[in-house]
Amino acid sequence: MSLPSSSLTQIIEEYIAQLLEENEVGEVSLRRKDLAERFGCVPSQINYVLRSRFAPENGFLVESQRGGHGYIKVIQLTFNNCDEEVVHLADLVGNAITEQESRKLLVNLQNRDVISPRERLIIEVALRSQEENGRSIFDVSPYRRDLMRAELLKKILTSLALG
Amino acid sequence: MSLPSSSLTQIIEEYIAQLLEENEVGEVSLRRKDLAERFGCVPSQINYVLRSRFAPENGFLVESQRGGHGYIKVIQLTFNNCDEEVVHLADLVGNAITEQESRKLLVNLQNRDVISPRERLIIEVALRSQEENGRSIFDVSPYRRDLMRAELLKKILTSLALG
DNA sequence: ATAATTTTGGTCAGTATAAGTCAAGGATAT
DNA sequence: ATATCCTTGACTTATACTGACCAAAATTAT
Repeated sequence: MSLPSSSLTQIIEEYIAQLLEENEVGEVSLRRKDLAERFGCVPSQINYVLRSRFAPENGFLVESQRGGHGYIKVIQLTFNNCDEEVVHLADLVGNAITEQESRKLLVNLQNRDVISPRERLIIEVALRSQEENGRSIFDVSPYRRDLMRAELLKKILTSLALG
Repeated sequence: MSLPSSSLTQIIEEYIAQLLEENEVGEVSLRRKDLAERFGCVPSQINYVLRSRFAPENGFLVESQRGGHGYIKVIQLTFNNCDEEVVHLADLVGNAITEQESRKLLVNLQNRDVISPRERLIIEVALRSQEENGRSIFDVSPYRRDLMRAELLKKILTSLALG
């Protein structure tokens, strides 16, 4: 209902997004200090924008270097074989998913060449690591572990879907 | 707004990299003084480039000799077994690793085609997810988060090596 | 032969620059 | 009201580059 609120963060986000569009390559290099000056804010505001808007979960990679000739590079990954199918699958994951179900899902995705064997391996290791930590270090209940597994899986799948 | 200018270091790096490409052997001999003259800098700048860009963790070896007819030889390591290298890199991760360090490592691995952009993205999502959970749900101390990050990263890299 | 000299490269500490982190407080939405 | 999102600034860390001084290998002089 409310009119589009334009926070600084949003404005900077749109600016960077536009730069990305203009650059054919899908990546753009920035100077944190210059950006901050342009938008009249402290430099760390830029970090906030990057962390909250150009996160890997959203299909972006950020590289940077400090010191002399420092820079921040924002890369938008685009995958040609990315389908809305993947988004659908993220829906399939739902709120909670068991280890068994997730494994079945990943096998399925690999069989349909949506993800590569290596990618599946990485995902399984990540899920399993979270499961182990939740179980033996943080004493998370089984159901809550299913919730967390769903969260992580969705993050990964949507990151691959965006582009 | 000025775009990041490329540093002297980067220019010299590219020059050496090109020499390496031209030489089929994967190695090239240089004169420190000549290089410094060519790029209008002090000789020790060359050492800086070698240390920061052609280090062993980047897959290079550097040999040199002082005195008359002295030289600097840059050798590009070629792993006949790419997996072997990934194991080596798991060692590089060490016991603890910061978010910054891990990102740098992943950029490096991708640049060297050890992992693909998609694989890097998945790994970053997984690391970030663990970080977030550790910080805001389980109240894990910063150092312990560095330990956990190293654990997860090593698990993933070694799984890729053994896969 | 040996010592002096010359020709290379190495190291380190200092300076300047630029990005990252964190926590506290303010603004906004629910 | 409260939870989430946004914004700020003090403090920390990383990188680039220079110059003064050090070390080693070859050449030349004695």
